[in-house]
Amino acid sequence: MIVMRRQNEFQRVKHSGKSWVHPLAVLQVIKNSLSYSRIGFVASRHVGNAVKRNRAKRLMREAIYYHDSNILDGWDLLLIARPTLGNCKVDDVISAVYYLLSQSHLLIKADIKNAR
RNA sequence: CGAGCAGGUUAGGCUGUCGCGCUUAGUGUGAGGAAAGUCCGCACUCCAUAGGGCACAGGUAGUGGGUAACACCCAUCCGCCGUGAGGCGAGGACUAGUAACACAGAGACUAAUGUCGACUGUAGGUCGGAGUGAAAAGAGUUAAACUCUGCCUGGAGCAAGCUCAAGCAGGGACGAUAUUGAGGCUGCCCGCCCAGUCCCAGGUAGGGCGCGAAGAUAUACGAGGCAACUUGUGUACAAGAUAGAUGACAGCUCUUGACAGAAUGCGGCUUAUAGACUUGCUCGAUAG
RNA sequence: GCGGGCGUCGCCAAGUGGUAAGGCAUCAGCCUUCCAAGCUGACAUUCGCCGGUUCGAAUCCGGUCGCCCGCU
Repeated sequence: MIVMRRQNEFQRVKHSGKSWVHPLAVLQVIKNSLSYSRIGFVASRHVGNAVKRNRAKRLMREAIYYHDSNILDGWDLLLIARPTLGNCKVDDVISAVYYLLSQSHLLIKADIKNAR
């Protein structure tokens, strides 16, 4: 899973991607023309100060790496933190990311029972 | 013992597994006292500038010292607050000029002659008081009012700046006796244009440098100084990312962990901050 | 990382040292059979917060909090 770095890649997903919502985070997705998927993490100032924003990004990165091998290729993902995410445990974030991925049908083999 | 004043220290630790940045590749190293706010002062870089002074504009303000510099620090005088230890203070000049002085008050700065008393002796003339008010005729009060005086200051900021450089467009040379282009104006020659070949600078996307081991560094001892600080000797000091690295889980332990995350680097100030530990001093009570 | 601006009633806002205008909204009354419109009245203990200067501060000065804009 490659991390997105360019401003225009973020703008593309943000502007024209489809989105799914969870109390802890928002997932936006759009198809790219590549043979692999890319991920970007966003933690705006609404999440909190710099410590909380860094922590939110770390937790989301941890959760995405946990599901890495189970995500379809050829998509650009944008994971946006919401203010409550800064106070959560990593297990909560993993299950939240799993819920979002299953809702957007990006999982190779879905297991709906574990969602939420 | 109680209440308080002024400081200082610490900022969880250890083990295992997984994971991340840098890397000299070794199982080396890897956020703070404020990394924050960006309020001051520098270094550094580019732009401007022959040199100097004045003016304008901005800053600053007891006095003396420290410092690379400062609005910071130290000492000290004065004023105010506190029983006190202590705390706070933009604290130069209204004998240069201008302006303002609400309400109250007779009168607020080219003043008025209202009131009480005294003197003079009939001019509201002189002196003193009461009352109003922050201030009452006095060289009035106010400069965190304009201003004056002394001192300081060119502007912008690492998104500074330097450098490499796709693509697109541009400039120069060649473009022939000739098949390489049987290109166009044009049927032929010249000329021009285009294609093509070679070269050129500027420079977008993007990359690299700037950017880190060592310097106005920290600390121990000696010397100088009331002190801030200076100086000599010894010792210590390896974050360097660029969607931006320090985390997750488990266990043990203590004092149960707050505020909070480096982004060119330093010196200050200000603000946020859990739980502790500790030094000096003051006031009160009690006991000797 | 850097530069600039703004906070006044529920909303829009005027006020640049001396009693905090005005409009919309709200409430009460009048008018009307009732509603709307109209008329009259009410509506700022703290001018984001803390401190300083001053006799006196929304206003001047310093600090702080929040919001907005600009520069890759």
